[in-house]
Amino acid sequence: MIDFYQDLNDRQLEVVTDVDHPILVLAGAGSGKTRCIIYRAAYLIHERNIAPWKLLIVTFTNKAARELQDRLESLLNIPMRSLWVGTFHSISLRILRYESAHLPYNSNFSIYASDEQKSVLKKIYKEYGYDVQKYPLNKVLARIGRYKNRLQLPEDIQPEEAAHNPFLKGFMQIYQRYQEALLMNQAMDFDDILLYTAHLLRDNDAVRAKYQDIFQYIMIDEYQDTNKAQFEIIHQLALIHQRVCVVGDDDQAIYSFRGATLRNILEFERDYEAVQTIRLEQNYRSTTAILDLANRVIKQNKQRHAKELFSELGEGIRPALRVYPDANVEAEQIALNISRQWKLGNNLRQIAILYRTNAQSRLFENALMQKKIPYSIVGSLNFYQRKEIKDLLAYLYSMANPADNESLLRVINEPPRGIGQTTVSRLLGFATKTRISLFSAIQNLSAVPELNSSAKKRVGDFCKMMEDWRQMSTSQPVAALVKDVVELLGMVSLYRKSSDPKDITRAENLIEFVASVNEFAERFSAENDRPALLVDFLPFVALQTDLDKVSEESDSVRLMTLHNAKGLEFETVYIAGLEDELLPHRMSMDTIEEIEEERRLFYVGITRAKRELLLSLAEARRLYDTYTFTQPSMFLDNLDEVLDSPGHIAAPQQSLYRKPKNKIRESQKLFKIGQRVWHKEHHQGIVLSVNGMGADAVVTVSFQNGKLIKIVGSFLHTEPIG
DNA sequence: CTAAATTCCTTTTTT
DNA sequence: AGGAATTTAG
Repeated sequence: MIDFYQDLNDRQLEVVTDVDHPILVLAGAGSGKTRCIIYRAAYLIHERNIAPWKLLIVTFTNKAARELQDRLESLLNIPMRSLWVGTFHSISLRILRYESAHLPYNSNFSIYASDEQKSVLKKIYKEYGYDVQKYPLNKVLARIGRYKNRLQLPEDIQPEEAAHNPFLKGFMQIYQRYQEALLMNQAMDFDDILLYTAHLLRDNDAVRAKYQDIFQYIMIDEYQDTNKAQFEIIHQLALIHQRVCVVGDDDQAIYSFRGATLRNILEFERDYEAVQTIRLEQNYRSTTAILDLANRVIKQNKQRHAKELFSELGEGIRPALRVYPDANVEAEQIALNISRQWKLGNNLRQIAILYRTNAQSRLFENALMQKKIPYSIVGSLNFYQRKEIKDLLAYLYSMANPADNESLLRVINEPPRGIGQTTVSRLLGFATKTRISLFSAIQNLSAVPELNSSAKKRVGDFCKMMEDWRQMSTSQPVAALVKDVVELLGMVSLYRKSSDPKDITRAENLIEFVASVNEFAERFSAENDRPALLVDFLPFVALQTDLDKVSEESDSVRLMTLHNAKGLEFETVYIAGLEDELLPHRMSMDTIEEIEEERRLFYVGITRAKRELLLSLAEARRLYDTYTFTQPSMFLDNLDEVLDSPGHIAAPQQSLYRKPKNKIRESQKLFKIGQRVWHKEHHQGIVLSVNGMGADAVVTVSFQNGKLIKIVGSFLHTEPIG
């Protein structure tokens, strides 16, 4: 059986056995926090006779959840299907589907990811005439996300806030309309899942009591990366019994862009009563040489609790820094290095290449491919975001949720079936006017005027097809349904016929998707003793990410962003692109907070390595269409003592290349070339050139009265005067 | 209505 | 540069 004393150190043992109080575990990288969570669960079930379904364990990814469940199963040697393990999103979604009666949603609502969010916004802009320039989609969505992560719906925001801020006023309107549109579509975005769950638990006494009773023991991993909505969910659940154990490391907080706030970990002792705080500082993963570097790096951060990791695994190999003339060379050399390791018999699965941005993966893919080294990309452009997969999913969503216009619009003419723009906009116009869903509109074609008979015929055929499938989806297993859809639409064969290699990949992706549906269906029916229907499958698939997909077994080099590396470990780790403006990223260099978060990202990367760590940078790198010369990352300063071959670092700084001037991007400029502007005296004019980014920019304007004037931007107006 | 042509638009990180 | 979105031609 399990030997808790044998397998755990004293501190860990305390985490595992002190189950009746709120516990805060400050666990450094590699200190065995996952082990603590697993053993704590095992302890509760095995030693305290707590039923598995009374436990709630929140992990950061679905993959981590599955692994945790597997490890627990093999540890206790009993099936753990009734255990609530999952991400905040998956657990919340489960609750929301179940409690939909208390929401303005029905249980088969759709989930909209960023593409659909944008599409919804665009329709709103069009209908109400908002200017995309003034309200850039990404900005607006990011802002909406921020509000939601703070649990603020449009109605929760005080009108005074927006009173003197026209932008905010417009934004609030858009936000409101966006929420209305989502509701019309019976769709939630990712942030809604958390927000509605938090609201439900906070405001509905019966629901709260019910889940408080279910979740007697709560554990949360990666607590440093939780946001306010997530905090509230847990806080409501743990309010009475306070048996909550959170595990985190403030040095590894890397998700503030998602609304995560360190407040949760810093204030935990105030949020709960008689909190026991336990620190885990012994690292069981890395050699001392690697930890020296890690400690040295993170020490530069001002906003942190001082702590120092130590290890008993011996000194080990010093991390090295390599400087390459160019990003291609960097990739080639790393590939070459890996191929040597491979020939020596090293396991590729234990080698990872980490980078800041997804775009960097391409270089490594090419280099590895050339050397015939197997690799897998973890995360990256999501499998589930590919066009062919989204199309298929849109069919499925559309069947399950007739209110979901976005999904229906996506598939109504995909593959092309003669239902073009005109027809669609007429149908949509009718639906909007009569306030029914698009699907209802195509079901009542006779009521739609101005559609010619051939269009009606085509739409009618499509409608019939969808209705048949909807029928089928309620009775037939999802595996059979998906197979039928793919076959009837001829999706695979269509792509296969194409000569474009991309289409061939698409065909393969579809086949892979069908296989994954089968896999899901098998597992589901084994666990639930009935076949999986569409409604069982959709919530599952909505939250799947590529991250959850890479098979453990395949012997391949792992490529991933630093964000995706969280929680993982490898014998050998390469961290590439250690350049200013890449790490730290140019978009996150404005404030100390941002820089420190970027540094934590570097720290997370470093601490993934067990034995060997290879840092590298390129002196030049192609960015989109231009070649730029780089500077070594500021994070490399003062690391000479702990790095191998420190002398190299000076070279690029003195090389003949000067750091290029910070190029101002068009989007940051208030004035753009070709833009119409107005001036008190000279009236209307056109911008010919701009120097600078704000209202202080020096702008050359050709005025209608024939004058060509260089002028400071603050004298110009962007809209007609008077 | 479809397909080609052109513009445009992105360029951080993700559940 | 590359792909998506939109416009234009057939």
